[in-house]
Amino acid sequence: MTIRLMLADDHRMLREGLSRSMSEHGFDVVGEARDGAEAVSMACSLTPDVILMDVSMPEMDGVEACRQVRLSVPGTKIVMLTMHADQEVLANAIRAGACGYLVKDCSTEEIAGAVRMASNGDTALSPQLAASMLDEVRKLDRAPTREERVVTKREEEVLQSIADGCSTSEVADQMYISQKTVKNHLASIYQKLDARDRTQAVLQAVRMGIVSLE
Amino acid sequence: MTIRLMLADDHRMLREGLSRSMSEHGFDVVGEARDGAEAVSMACSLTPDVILMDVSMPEMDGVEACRQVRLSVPGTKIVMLTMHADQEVLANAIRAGACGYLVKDCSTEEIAGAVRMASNGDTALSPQLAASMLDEVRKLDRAPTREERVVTKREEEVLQSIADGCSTSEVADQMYISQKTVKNHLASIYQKLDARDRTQAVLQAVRMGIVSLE
DNA sequence: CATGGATTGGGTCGAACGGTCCATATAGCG
DNA sequence: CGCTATATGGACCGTTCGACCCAATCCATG
Repeated sequence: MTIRLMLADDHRMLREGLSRSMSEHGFDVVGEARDGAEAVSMACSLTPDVILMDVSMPEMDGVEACRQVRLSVPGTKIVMLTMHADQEVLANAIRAGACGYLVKDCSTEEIAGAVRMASNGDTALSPQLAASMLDEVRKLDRAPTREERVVTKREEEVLQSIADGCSTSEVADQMYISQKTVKNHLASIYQKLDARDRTQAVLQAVRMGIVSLE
Repeated sequence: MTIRLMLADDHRMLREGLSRSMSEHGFDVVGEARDGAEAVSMACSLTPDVILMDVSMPEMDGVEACRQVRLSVPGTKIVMLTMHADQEVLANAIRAGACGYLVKDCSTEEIAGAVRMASNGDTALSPQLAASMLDEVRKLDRAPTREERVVTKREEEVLQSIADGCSTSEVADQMYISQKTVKNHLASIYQKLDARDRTQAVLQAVRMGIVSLE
């Protein structure tokens, strides 16, 4: 059974080129939309299997159009097309329910593969975007790697206990020290983390990866 | 210039099959290691451009071997091979410095492409793993996506203000309400979030994605 | 129209918090 | 041998916090 494909892009040349090459790849191109709003209404009446949707379009951008189509025609899978490998846009497209994300300079074979995968419920990503996502993962990992111990071991224990829900007296009991010592540690922490109360101190500690959120 | 490729896998059949098909794709297969430890020492002496490394190997697993090779031979790029699309292993491989991650049932063309990309410093991901990563993104997004508003809009504002470092009176000034109302909102929040003070409430709110950490 | 939630506000009171003084002891470092 | 950081503790005090009462308004839902 041939896959019923719909295109949504504001560039006529790109639409025609895509239409031709996708037809050659065995897809049934059932419709072409010129902007996001048209894409949504056309998707409702045509109920294609897959839509190839440009991110940037007049009237309504591709991400919002994707969201609306997903609500109106849940069975239709959407593969987003974009000019640049933008991590932020990618994340938004995923939130909007996109089943694939390709940069426009990829080959027609890649596009065809992504459409087939989308129709199977799988997800396809351009290598450029995969790399972009990996960079994000790496960045997120870099931060907590630093061994610059800003707070002492004992202060860290106090912070973690408070983050775990202990009051001053409970921290004291748990660490076998007096409440005063806990307060002293806290006062030291406030200076070091530029916090004025335990709430800010714990939040800052979480941001810095000093304590964990359970 | 041909790319000098090294293989590391504990299955002879897979090594020989890979070696043959990679040679046919124009790579120069300079070495084959049977376990992680051998891979590290062999990488040091051969300094290949790219290593195709299995994740699961005796002596030393591929992720650890990857880490060590990256330390000893920084110029060598590593593409990981795995049987299953495991998000956790993927994350560890990225941390270890892998430049690609493929599941073993992908085509030799894909492997060849990944090796070429790795040698260029790019990153390649199996579609299955891209999908796995996207699932993670979606999962992370799902939580805050729910419209089960546990705290009211106003309560959320109070929480965010406190997370931003405001005291009760500052929140009151900022929201143009009395301190008492702020306290009332907080009391309501404590019940809903099962917290006994603002520290716990804000932490819980962060966990639930209700407030952001700046 | 009644019910209930959301938002606003008040008062009281004991407990907790944060800051300021202070002291002691034990390391580690030049 | 001092100097500094860390860890421990005490006393005091003003501020803040959270719990427990209360009530008025608005608004949506039934």
